[in-house]
Amino acid sequence: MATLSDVARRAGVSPATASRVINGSSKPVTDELRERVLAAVAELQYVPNAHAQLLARSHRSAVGVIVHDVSDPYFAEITRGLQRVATDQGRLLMICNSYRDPDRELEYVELLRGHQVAALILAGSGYHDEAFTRQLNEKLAAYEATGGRVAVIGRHEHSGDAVMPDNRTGGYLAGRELCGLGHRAIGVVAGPRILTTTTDRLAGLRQALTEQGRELPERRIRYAEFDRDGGAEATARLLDADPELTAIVALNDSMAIGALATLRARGLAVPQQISVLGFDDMPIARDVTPALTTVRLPLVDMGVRAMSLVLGVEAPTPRVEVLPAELVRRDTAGPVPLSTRATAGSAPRARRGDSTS
Amino acid sequence: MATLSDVARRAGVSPATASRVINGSSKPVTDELRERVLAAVAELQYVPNAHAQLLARSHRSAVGVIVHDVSDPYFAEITRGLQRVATDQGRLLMICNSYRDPDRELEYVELLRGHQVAALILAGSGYHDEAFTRQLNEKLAAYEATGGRVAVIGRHEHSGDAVMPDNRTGGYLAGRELCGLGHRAIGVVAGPRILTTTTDRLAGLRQALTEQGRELPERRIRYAEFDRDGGAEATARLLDADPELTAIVALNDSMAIGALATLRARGLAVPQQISVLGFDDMPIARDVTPALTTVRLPLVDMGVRAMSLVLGVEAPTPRVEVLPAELVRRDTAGPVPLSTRATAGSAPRARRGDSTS
DNA sequence: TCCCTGCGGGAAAGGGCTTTCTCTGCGGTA
DNA sequence: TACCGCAGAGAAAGCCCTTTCCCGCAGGGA
Repeated sequence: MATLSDVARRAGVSPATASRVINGSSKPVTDELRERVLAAVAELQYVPNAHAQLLARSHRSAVGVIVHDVSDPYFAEITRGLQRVATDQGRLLMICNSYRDPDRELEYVELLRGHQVAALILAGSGYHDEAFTRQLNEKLAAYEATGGRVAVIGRHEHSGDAVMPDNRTGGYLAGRELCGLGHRAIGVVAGPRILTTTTDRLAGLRQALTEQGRELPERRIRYAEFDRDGGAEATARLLDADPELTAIVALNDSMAIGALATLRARGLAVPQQISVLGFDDMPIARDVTPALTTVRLPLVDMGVRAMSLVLGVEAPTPRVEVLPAELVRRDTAGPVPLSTRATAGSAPRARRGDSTS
Repeated sequence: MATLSDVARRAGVSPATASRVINGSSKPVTDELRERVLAAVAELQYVPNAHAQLLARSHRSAVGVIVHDVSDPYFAEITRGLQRVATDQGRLLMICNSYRDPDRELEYVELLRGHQVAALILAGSGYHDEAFTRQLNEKLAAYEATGGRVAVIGRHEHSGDAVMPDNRTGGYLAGRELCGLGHRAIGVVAGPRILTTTTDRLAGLRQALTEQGRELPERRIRYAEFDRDGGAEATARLLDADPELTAIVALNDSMAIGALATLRARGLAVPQQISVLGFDDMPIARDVTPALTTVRLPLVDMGVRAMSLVLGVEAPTPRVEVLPAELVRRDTAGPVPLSTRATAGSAPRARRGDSTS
């Protein structure tokens, strides 16, 4: 690879001058020398060594991002938001997939720190795991101590800047909707129980049911991977254990799609025989048939805000932005089937007021 | 940020020794010194500066990847394959999204070269744009001249190693299937015409129709963005111009999903009134309703092979691996409707032999 | 006893770039 | 004419590591 001194030699100037021309430094350089340098660059196909540059320059410009999996639409949307702001400010993003492995998350924090990123964004649910949380916070604190900026998306544990989707209210909205439609036998297809996102959404859901004098026993919850296959499998287990279910809440849309697949395979009509609710409102939700009723989270906006937080001025106290969840009614949730109502021995409640927001 | 000399000073050793301990060098170091260094590392929360390391070390280990968009399932799958091999070999991947912007692709080649990647993989359709192709090849040649390895996925233009999905045969299979089902009025929802993927798939499709004595006039093709909304919109235009269509071939699955949305909105039953064929077989294809009949491409395998090519031994002559397309019959393609057959005034042909492969 | 060998450790030379500092030569002022 | 100031270029000092080279020392063989 050609180096800067190759260019300088070829142009008959010093490396200092060559550098100034190439970087458009503020120091003036004669047009003639400038021409010569530019010509040499072109001839040698010179590209500056980014590592040498980063080493020599003082200021750090890239931003590190740790997500569970960019190809998961949930994170793809968040990342879109992150990118938008980063690109506007001419920042490069380094994105790492942890695949929900806490150890890998820890490693990536180190890795990104080693790469001298100016800021770090952790997106995706935290874990109910004290040892891990402590370790992570130590690492983040060490990073912040050296001037690094940190923001998290959807994690309670970190004490600094955060963007929080209102998962609990989202769960609540889902529960209220289903109650309003008269459902009593509600099953839940949940993500891994170690994730705070799972427990938050579950808590909101449970609260809504409790308020309506219903309950959510553990036997009506199945935990599985937060993806399509996890949803399909959990739904199957749920149905096997409790064929009387009239509604299923999936704790994210991928799982909901898996749930729909299982229901279709078993010949259960949605929403006539059984209702399904998703969570997140990822783009595909409107394109499945029937279109998915779900709880929308402003995913892109979450990314935008987190990046703005981290690239903006530092605040004296941590800022926490809570973004609202919103119920999106489509076609997978309907009133509880008549036959079941009879069986259940109670009339369905009247539909409660609009639960949008 | 703590540096290696900070660690060395604290441990009372030379930077050389500290480096050896930290990197597990082959040179032996007394246990006592090792302990001291490790302790200092922990106390200072030391993380080596990756840029300094890359500068000091000679060998390059990261691999650069340029795709259109990782969050597009097509590329997500390919990337999964790339990652699998890279991770096995302890390589880091730098993934860049060009969003189908040729200039951005050119920039990213420079960027990745500047980051000293050991190899470069370009995935995604090439462009019918000679000026761009020449520029790109020049840049790649310059990179290869300095020892960089290059492989492309799905691009004809590059003269080196390549993994090529058999788009043309895929198009052919789609056409043959539809002919076999008796369709004559076939519309095409195509991606941007500047993409070679579009024209390749179209060419195969056209060949199949021609062989069956049918044709594919330009008026039955609509070009749009290669995504869901593009597919929805192109389908609408197609239907407006030609309401007699009995089948639609979408040139990728995202577009097919958009097509299904438009058809649903217009109350056209799939496949009873109109058939739909997709392309790629991305994971969601089996989860839409009706499940999408499509042409499968071995996406993950494409990634695996490209990465293997680029990390394996250099071949004296360019290697081109062509990966077969395969028809996957699901529920969106059916026989041409009876009423239309009558209108068309000709009996449907007998279904031709199995076209799988 | 002397020399050679080998081991553990440090000094120092890069690696490619940026940037400060220094130097030269010119135009302008007193 | 002498001096000052400044523009434009180069020299050189880092930035933070890795790794080669070298040195001192202890142990073993002759």
